[in-house]
Amino acid sequence: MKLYNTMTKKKEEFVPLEEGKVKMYVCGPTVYNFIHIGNARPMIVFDTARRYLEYKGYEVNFVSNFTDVDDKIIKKSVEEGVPAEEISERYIKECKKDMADMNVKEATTHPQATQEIDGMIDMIQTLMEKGYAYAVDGTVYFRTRKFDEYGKLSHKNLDDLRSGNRSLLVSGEDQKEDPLDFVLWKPKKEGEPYWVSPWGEGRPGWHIECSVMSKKYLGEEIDIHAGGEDLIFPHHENEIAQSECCNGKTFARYWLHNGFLNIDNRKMSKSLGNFFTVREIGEQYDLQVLRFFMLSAHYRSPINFSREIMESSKNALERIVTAVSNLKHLGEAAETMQLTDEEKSLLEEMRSFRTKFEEAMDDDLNTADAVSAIFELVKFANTNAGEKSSKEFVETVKTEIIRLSDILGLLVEKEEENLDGEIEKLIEERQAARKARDFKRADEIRDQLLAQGIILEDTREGVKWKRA
RNA sequence: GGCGCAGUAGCCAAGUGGUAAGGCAAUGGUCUGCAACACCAGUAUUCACCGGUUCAAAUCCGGUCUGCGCCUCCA
Repeated sequence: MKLYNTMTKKKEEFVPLEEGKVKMYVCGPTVYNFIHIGNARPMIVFDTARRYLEYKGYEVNFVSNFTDVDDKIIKKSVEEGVPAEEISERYIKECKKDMADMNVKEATTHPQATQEIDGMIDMIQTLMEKGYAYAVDGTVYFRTRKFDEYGKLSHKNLDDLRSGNRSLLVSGEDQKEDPLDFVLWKPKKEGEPYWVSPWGEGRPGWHIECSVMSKKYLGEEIDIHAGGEDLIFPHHENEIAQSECCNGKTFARYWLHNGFLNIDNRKMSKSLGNFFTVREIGEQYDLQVLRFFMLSAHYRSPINFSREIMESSKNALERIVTAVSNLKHLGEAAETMQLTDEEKSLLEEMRSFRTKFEEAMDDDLNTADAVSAIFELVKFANTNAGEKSSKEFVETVKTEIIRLSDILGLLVEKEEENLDGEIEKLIEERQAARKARDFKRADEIRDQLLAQGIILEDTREGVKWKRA
């Protein structure tokens, strides 16, 4: 399969370091609040990448961190008058709930920055010893210009950065040797969480966390490092500098970055007041709809979020769910078991959808095309499966739809749910009324149930219901 | 100022040289007591605009316009 590598700006054939295994690191959220739908994009996109790699037979060691020491967390803890730890623990829990609701698999390891401070101190010390870092008054800086390859990921050159951005030169910290140097360790301020280090009490800079956690759980050289496109510079650039200077090895071989999620064609941000949390969206929609929406475009393109598109996504996903549900009923009602010759050849034909699906995913995770393959399969199912179909045929087609959807993390099989007796009774009464051609009463009952959020559909296999 | 991305039907969106996938919405038809589901049909002679290369371009090259992002915490 091919993946677009930000480092080379090309789609490259993916070849893991170790055959059959993938070491993958995805930068996770800073846990100072509920995650927003922008945070959800890399989670969903790279979870899908992982699922597909697993489908291809790779054993994926998937690491995604929680940044639990940060200015924003400290700010929130001051506001609420509780320890920073309480804030981060709370939102890690909430984040995990949201991830589960979006059907994002748990990482192999979810490290937390505060649990890895020793490793950070070690790495900083090594960088000091090698001359890549220096300390001034309790702050440790990375000596950016000493790393020749700095800028190779974001394709920037240091002189452009200097001349292009005057504020960088002017801004504050004149104790730095060079304006481009960035912080590895910062001294504590009164009331802030801190750890003891050779440079005094303080806490790590943001970038060092990921370098250390990636190294500890995946090794010095990994296959895939991923995150939002805004992390390319400076975060990932700095990680590369730290890790490669410390370890003397290539840090990551493939750099994957997702595009942004916009609201009304503008970047979602607090200052614009245009952001939604995953939790809020979850109150209005099944989060499967959010997942479907995110997968309906290519992961590197920006996507625009709106209510209209959520409605459209909801209806589209419903089409797949309905098809699976119809196949299920057909399977239960099927009169014959064995495949007919005609069905055998139809199943041969059906393979083409999986082929299309795989070709799409092999081409830099083209989920939009993969989804369209599922829709073509749905159409195939709706057209070819009927009352006369054998049980085996119907089951095979159903399983195929579920299987392909599952690779994308989309759950399309509705869980069995029992209605309460009251409602069952009403449905039976309505059936009796219909039989007696008392359609007025029948419609009355249908409207009554609709008011309770239950939609009835009269199909050849009997009455079906679903939640509105 | 530097770097980069995008502009495909009402909406979303795939498609990087060979004659426009898929979905939503809307329309007509079949099915249905009605509705829903489903199916069928038609729906972009055309891919922001201008010019060029080519037998052939939405796809390549040059230019123009428009929108957006990064360069500072950010998914």
